[in-house]
Amino acid sequence: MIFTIQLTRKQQEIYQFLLEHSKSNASAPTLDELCRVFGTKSRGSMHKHVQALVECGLVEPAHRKQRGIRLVEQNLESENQLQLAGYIAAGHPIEAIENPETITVPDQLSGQGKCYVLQVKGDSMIEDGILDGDWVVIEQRNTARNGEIVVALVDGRDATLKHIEQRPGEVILHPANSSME
Amino acid sequence: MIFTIQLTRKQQEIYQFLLEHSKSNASAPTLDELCRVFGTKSRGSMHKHVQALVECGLVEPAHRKQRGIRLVEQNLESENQLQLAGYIAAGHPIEAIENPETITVPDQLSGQGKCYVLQVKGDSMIEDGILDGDWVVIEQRNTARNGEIVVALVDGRDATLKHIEQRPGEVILHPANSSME
DNA sequence: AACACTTGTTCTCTATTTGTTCTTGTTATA
DNA sequence: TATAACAAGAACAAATAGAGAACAAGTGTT
Repeated sequence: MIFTIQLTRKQQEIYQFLLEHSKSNASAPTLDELCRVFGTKSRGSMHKHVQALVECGLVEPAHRKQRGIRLVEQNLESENQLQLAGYIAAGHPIEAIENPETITVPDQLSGQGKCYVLQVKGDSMIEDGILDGDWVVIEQRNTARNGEIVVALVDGRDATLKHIEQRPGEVILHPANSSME
Repeated sequence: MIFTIQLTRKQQEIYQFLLEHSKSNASAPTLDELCRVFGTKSRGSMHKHVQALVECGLVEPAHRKQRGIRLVEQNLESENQLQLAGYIAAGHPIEAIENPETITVPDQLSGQGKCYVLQVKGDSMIEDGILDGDWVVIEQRNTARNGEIVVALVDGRDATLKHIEQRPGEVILHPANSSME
């Protein structure tokens, strides 16, 4: 875990506990419950620690609301951690992964827009150096230049990596045998 | 690791420990904890050692902050920030780069030992999906299994990526025309 | 609505831990 | 002998943690 702002040891412990707690429990713990867990007798002291987490942006401020200790949604993807979104194979729809892992990719590979990672199944792009099992970084864009490799969705279902060739009025995908708009 | 400033033995030991510690622990150790680890009884003595590391730029100065022994950025690179060490092309020596950049690679790609990154020039390995301009992650090892791709140094100078085939008494590199011990 | 109860908030006061700066002494080495 | 590395410990300052009181706001019960 990477803390941009430095937490004290106690604050880290509490934050860790909150992370674990949120997985198994629906509602957040009260300050008294936190005190019981950590063996502290003073509610005020515990409040000060939680408040520090709020100021670090790790916990949402819960004004007066009871059981209001809510964790902030972390998007670690912001740097260059990309989601391994699924598998792509020639002629098959993109197969999404139930529990997306994240993969750290070189800075040089993350493009301007939103990126995600697909794992290639099959050897349909072997002549371009894309082998079975390779990870491909996909950048979400609305336009493509001729010769670029794009994720081609045929009938919105079947997906492959194709070279794109745009001519006036039509789009040709190589080495595929179909066209799309 | 290259120390521009000479560290004493004790300082190196402490630095090594800090490196290991940072991998497994979220927060830095206190001076007292360091004392316990190294069997020292005086906090002041330990402080002087850590201070020496700060002056070498290996540890960030942590003014008064408790648990403030934070390693300097370069240590984070040891995880999966690899050095882009140079270029490799069939039949040419490895071309080292004057100012090595670092590249963040997926965790899955960093092996056990020391790894570094070379950029491929030429198409000599195109049949294995390694194209011109590709980055290859090299793991430094003493042994290789048959079929693995290794960096082959011929006469200690020319370097290429080859498949290795080990037979009793000799080593055959494909698709090269040379052998090495 | 009235009430008791829980929970979050704010405050002051105190204790403990930790980093820092000293001085002093010991040991090894050139 | 002179120097450097290292250790020990005292003394201090700041950071951190805890206790407890008092209050305010929510929650539930009757």
